[in-house]
Amino acid sequence: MVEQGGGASGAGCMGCPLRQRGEWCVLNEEETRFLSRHLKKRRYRAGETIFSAGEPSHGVYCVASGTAAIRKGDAEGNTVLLRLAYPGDTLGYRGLLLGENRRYGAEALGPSKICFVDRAVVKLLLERNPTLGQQFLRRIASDMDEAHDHLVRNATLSNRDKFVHLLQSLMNRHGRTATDGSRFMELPLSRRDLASMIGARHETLSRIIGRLEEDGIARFSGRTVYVARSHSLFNAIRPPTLLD
Amino acid sequence: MVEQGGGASGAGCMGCPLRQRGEWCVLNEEETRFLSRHLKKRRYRAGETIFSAGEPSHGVYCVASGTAAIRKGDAEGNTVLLRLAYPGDTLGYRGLLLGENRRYGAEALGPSKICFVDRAVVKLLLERNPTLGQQFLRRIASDMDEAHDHLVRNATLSNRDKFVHLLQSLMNRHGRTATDGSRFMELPLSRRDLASMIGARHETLSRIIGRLEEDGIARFSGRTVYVARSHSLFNAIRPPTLLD
DNA sequence: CTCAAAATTTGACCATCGTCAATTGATCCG
DNA sequence: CGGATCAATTGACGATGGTCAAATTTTGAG
Repeated sequence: MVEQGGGASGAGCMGCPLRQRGEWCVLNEEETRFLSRHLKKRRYRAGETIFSAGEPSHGVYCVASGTAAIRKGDAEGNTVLLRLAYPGDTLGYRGLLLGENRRYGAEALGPSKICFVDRAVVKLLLERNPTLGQQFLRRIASDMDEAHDHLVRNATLSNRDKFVHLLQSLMNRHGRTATDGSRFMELPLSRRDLASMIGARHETLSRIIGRLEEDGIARFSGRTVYVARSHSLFNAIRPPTLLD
Repeated sequence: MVEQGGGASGAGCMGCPLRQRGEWCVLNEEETRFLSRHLKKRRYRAGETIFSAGEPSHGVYCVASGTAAIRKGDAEGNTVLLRLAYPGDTLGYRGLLLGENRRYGAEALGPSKICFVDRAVVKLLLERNPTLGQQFLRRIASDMDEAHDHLVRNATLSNRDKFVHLLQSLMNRHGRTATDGSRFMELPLSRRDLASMIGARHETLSRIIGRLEEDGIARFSGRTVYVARSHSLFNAIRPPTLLD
């Protein structure tokens, strides 16, 4: 199951999306080869756990293909889906930096390939190439921004508007354009998970979806979502008390 | 208004709380002197703005004394108080790292002394002492954890429980113990700001406060809060549907 | 393909929250 | 001191969201 470096493409990290998008893009050819030799690439099936909250952090994970979900729970056993990770994203750097156990879990949402980089390898590369550290800094800083935006949205928007916003960002990632110019996508998440992302119960989300269909904002069929025009999702954020 | 290094204590950064608590604690004596010479210390009055969203990031700010509030708004003009900063905390590193304009504003909540460190100075120190970079990494990672915990709480708790949690953390910072063992504190925030921290309207917060008083959880008088025992706040998180 | 388990939807009902509006209380200048 | 302004509280009411329960659909194992 575990491949050493090579990967299915046969070119190791050289052909990996991480090479372009992730923080590793600052590595030179030699360093990339080193990374290539020492990472462990592994296939995950849908729903498979990548790592779990509470366990020690031995390294970081990089999404090569597929989608991963970051889950975090509180003391009462409630669980929340914090965010999704896509190819090029690096997971689990926090535990590594702080030397703490993982505070959240990650799982593959669909068939995915994910690389594991041992902390020793990260450390070596960080020493050889200080730019890598800067990349990580930038990455975390940008994650912070995202988290803060998330906090503000959660504090100010209604569940409906939060869901519309979630649909927008999912559409950006997963959306395709049909021949008639309308947009559609295959949702990577169950309703329960969608609900947990906006901090609502799944029953509430069902009703929100119903209302969106009534209002002609979007059409839902299983995990497929259709939107008339991508704009209509934007407009949907302020639909009430506009026409009276 | 602006002092160079020396500061009121006359010992520069040597006697500054940042020396113990902040990320700057890894600097040696020479580096600290350098920092001391090149930072600008400034007094702020209650309510004064430290920096505002949208303006360019020229450096970082360090709280030497007092309390600062981090405010962030969304497109609709809603404003949220994200968190408070205390002596030893460093503000505004994100804009610096990403080279972006400030995404949030900071203001002094009471009379405060806050030091400004120009980006050039930070850069120099980072080059001289790589440990400083690691400190910043740890700091951001820890801020991320806090933000994620915040997100989970907001998604799972009721406004009442969020407020109780907020009171707990404020009590940890601002609380004093009376002779009879009870705890009390002077709230550093207006009701409006307290409400914005839990994502509720101030009218709702008024009613939550009323309920907490009815239930004997806490007593509010202006900005002073009394709690019977510090435990009772903890117990308050799950008060309903326990006795029936 | 079939059946059981899980996910989703729907209904009924109640608690909470937001909004509007009016009142009271506090603060700040002049 | 007085008046103006802002903060905080309270009431009324409608909208939203949570809970419990049942019905329906989808999914997955065999």
